[in-house]
Amino acid sequence: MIKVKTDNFSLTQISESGQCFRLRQFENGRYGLTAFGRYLEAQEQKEEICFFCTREEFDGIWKRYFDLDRDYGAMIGCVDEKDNYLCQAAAYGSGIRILRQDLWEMIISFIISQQNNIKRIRKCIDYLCQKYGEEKRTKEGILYYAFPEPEKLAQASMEDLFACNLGYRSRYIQKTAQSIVNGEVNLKAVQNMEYDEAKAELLKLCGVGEKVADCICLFALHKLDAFPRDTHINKVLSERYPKGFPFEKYQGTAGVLQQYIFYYDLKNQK
DNA sequence: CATCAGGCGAGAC
DNA sequence: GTCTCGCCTGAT
Repeated sequence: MIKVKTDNFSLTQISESGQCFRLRQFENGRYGLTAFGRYLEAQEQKEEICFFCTREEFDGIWKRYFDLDRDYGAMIGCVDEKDNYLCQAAAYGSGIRILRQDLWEMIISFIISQQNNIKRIRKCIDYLCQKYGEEKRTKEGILYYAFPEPEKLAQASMEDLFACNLGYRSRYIQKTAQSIVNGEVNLKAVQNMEYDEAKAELLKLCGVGEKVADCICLFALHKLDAFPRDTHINKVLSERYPKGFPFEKYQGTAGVLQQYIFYYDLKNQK
């Protein structure tokens, strides 16, 4: 077990912010997470977080996954103090971090996310993992499922994908999986690209448009300049920033601010 | 019962 | 290039 003192870290907020669909809270308050074929449990305490894993696993995987070396307080501190709304949003969601998640998993997850709500997105991904992902167990015997490989989804029939309640996204998922398997888009190459180049490459995939491509760039490739524009963000931008959002002030952090705005709006809507 | 949820592709122009 | 329209499904 690893205990870490962390400022600006809230599993609750990370989970609710809807960037990761495989982090969930149990009734006892603990969190369970599946990522990169592994399973991790964690628990929030007063001023620290407990990660139930070895030091090697923490240093080798989860520290990077949760972006623990970055100073989010400093980014919040850079928000223009005259921008009342943004200050409030950043303070409200100050425990959110931009995770470094698996590229392939984010592609499929955010294709599923379109015209969909977080609850159902989770359900769809769970179905996919149970049906097409490798069944695994921790050494304590906890059962979990890895995210399905591209080959598995490329071979899936349309009928079976529809059975996962993916709806019209079934076709997008099948086509995208096939594009990866047949080499039309090379994910290893995308991993090493700059933001603009990576985004252009992702846009070749069926079911990936502007918004989904930016989500993938932000949550998998960690391009903090990516600023996904969804219905929430567009609403806020037109209401609060009619003359345009001041991107020039926030180079290298805009994506983080997007998450604060999204989360603030999501939790305080109506 | 209508409307909406972190959009997108296809077709028209 | 820009615009419109239809789309699976479950929740409210």
